[in-house]
Amino acid sequence: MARAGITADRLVAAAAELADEVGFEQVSLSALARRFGVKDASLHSHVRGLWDLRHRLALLAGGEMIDRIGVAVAGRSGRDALAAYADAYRAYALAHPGRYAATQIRVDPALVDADAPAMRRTVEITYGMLRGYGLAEPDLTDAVRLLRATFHGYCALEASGGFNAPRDVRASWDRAIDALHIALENWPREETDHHV
Amino acid sequence: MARAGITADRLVAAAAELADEVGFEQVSLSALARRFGVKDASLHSHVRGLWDLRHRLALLAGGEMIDRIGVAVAGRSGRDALAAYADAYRAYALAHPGRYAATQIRVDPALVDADAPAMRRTVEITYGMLRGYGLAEPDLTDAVRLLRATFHGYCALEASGGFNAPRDVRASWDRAIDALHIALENWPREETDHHV
DNA sequence: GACCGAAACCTAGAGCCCCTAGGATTCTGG
DNA sequence: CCAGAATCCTAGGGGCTCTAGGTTTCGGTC
Repeated sequence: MARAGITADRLVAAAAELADEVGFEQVSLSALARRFGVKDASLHSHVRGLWDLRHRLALLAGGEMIDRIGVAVAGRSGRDALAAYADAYRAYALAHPGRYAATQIRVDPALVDADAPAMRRTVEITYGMLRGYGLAEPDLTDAVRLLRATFHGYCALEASGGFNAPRDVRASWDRAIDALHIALENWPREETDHHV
Repeated sequence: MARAGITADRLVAAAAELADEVGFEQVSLSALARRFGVKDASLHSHVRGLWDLRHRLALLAGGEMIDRIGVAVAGRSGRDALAAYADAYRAYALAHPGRYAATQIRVDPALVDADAPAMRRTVEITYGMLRGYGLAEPDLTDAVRLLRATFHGYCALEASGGFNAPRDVRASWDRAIDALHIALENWPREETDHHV
């Protein structure tokens, strides 16, 4: 009987395609095995289980995503860099919804260290993008968290059909970037002490 | 044999508790049936299936959440209203992670109309909270989207352990609210036409 | 108080999923 | 060419959702 020639990498690649087609949650070892013309039990020799597969998929997608963002941001600074970062982020999330969802899973820190480069590049590129605004810690961390939250929230809501109003989402997105740029330029100084 | 006295409402209430304990994705009809000392097939007479249960849970949680936000926002305006809204939002998401996750599922618009009050109150309260900033459409919609995205993104990332830096999340959150307030007060006017 | 219809709950069973254990086949390197 | 390792298989346990159809219990009515 001819062999299917399955590799962990080919498995993850197929999982990525499947995730973009039917959604991250719907990716199953059974469906994957079916796609390879193989019994589902056979996959357990390449991958430790569904969790392992999802974890690998998260690393793949995270790497792909930060690569594109890195390219988009390269050579830009200030508002241009922010807009390029944001647009690349959203473009990836919309083009690869399943992969993007994979990047959001909670990931074991111990395993991350093993394949850390993508993670490290992500923080490097993100903090680098903010360089022009002249922020120092802890404001830098606060700003990064604000940006991550806004970008992720926007893409998550858009992907799940949360924006019903008849207003073009792309236009709203551009205004959100403008608003964030303004917030970064006028970053709140410590003196203002509201919120009990 | 004594009866368990199951109602659709009691079922949803139990599902809410279970969701907060083990996570929204882990809520199963089987587990629920076990909790009521009943066979899982019996639940299908009260609820149309897992999807129906999740849908009802989403409506319950959405109602609870907007109630608390409404109370927090009442009698406040401007920055105070924004901070109260944001804090009530995050407090609910952190106190009831499973319920909060339920509010994020894609929900059939046809069914929403049937139980629309919570949904309508949500937009009323949200738009009302922004009244002080003097925005008009489409900027209002853009601002609402920005706020929703940031709030949701923040809570989602925090809940999934996405904030690793040794910086107090609550402090970052306060700065994010400050930043949003600044962005709303200096809302970008149409003339600025960046982003290709 | 007995009855009757409507709930509430049950068993049985199909279908899908994940995963383990151990057997058979195919590749591959010495 | 021939081990040994890698690949794929069958067998089977356990969990989940959901349908179909049977019993039992409850509440109201005569």
